[in-house]
Amino acid sequence: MLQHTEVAGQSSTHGRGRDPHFIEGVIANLPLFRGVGRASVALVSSCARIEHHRRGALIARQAEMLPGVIAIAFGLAKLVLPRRRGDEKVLRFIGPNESFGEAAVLLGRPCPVDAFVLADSMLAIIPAQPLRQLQERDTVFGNNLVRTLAEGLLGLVADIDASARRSSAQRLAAYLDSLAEPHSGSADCAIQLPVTKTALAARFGITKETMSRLLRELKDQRLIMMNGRTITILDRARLAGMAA
Amino acid sequence: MLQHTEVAGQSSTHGRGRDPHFIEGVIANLPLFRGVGRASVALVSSCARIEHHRRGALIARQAEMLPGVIAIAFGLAKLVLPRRRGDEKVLRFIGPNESFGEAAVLLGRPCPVDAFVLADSMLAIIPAQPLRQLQERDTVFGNNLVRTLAEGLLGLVADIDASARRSSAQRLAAYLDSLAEPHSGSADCAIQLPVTKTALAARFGITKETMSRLLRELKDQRLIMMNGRTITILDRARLAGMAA
DNA sequence: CGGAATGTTGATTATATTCAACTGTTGTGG
DNA sequence: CCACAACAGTTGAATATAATCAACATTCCG
Repeated sequence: MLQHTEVAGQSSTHGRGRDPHFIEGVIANLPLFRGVGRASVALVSSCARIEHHRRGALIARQAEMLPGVIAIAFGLAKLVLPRRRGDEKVLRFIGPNESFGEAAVLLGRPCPVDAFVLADSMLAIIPAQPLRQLQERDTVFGNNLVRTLAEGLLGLVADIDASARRSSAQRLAAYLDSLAEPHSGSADCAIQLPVTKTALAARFGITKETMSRLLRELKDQRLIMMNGRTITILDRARLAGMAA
Repeated sequence: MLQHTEVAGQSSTHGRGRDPHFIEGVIANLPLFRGVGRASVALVSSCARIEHHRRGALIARQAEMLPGVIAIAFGLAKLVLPRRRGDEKVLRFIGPNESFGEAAVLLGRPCPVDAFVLADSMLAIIPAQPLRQLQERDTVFGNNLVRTLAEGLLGLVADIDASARRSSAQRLAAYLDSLAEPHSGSADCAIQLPVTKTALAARFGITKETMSRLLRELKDQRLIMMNGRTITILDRARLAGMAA
């Protein structure tokens, strides 16, 4: 992991950080605000702020209060739970136009996870108060909020289901197959892992050593080829088959 | 496990099953409807129905559509995820005045879990349509819905955190300590497990054999005494200590 | 280039599952 | 009320799975 122990202060709000139009654009793009009127978006945006963070920065700490819902304009973040020893379990990766913290912020509860930025990123911080207002006044936003929370819940259950039902080898095979999804053909295809193998391992709830061994297993069986973060799927049918 | 493979049909709606006042009473007691006006409760209740189920009955099946949000008037149910082999992981127990299925019902998604009744129970089935209506028209209900979903989400994260952070022995110790919570004194106290040890094991994500061994360990260390489902805590401080 | 971060590999160990046999408990129908 | 069957719990031995420890190789950036 990258070296950080303190929550990073917001770096200088350079560029268009204070441009209200810019913040509105970021916020209007969030699924939470899909279909929400410009006036509502403007109201929320006027309370929000932009932060830039360097790769590795800690942007939220478990058990501390969040300053608001955090949305990613660009970059990449991970939500992690600390484990015994020094390592961690990744709950979710958060990419552009995604957000997190809705549940904790709306309930006024402390953040249940640590959040790190995996690449230089721009975030929008949306405080609780205008969100609570909108929730009551704007039906569309209320719907979006319910949908976001419900999807989060079903997503977590699906995760738990996957790890209860399938071995880590099977989950890895299923994941690689899902990355190949866009390539509709059954021909060999090269895919790029979106994050480091170590981070992926943490996402599957295993160690980087175990992940390394599982990948080697697939390589030895001629199911994949590996070159750094690029993986070539050689036998997609058999890979999907072992995901069972 | 009890022997059932089909979703149980509703048993005869005997007693006060069709009494509208009765259904309203059940529904008004749910956290989801706390503070919601009588008119709204009556509207939803008029679409709801009551079902009685015998111990062991399957009341919802994974991947099938739910007929609505399911609330327990009395009795006890468990939400489970099937695992490899025949056994299962318990996500949650649902007691009187609790409900489940909000996320799947509101999103129109299939039920993510199997649900069984652990004791003879009375359920209320609340279909999606009036819930969606209320969500948009009734601010209090909307708030309750958001709160319920958000709490469910944080609860799941807390669960995942617990199993990532602590060994099953530690979780068990913490759980026993939490059952003793009401008895404020540090004196020995006898507590009753709310469900079978097998079901508790599944709740902790371990097998009944492992649970049995963990409890024996605690017994051998003179931390507890055991008599069926009654457990006497002999050294609460040390028990809490090992929960770390 | 140099140093941090990332990834690999082998040996060992921890933790819990699986399998199997057995005992105890409970609820039900005869 | 008893006998029986289904369920619940216990225990031991063998096994599976992945974590941990330690050392090293590789890649990525500044």
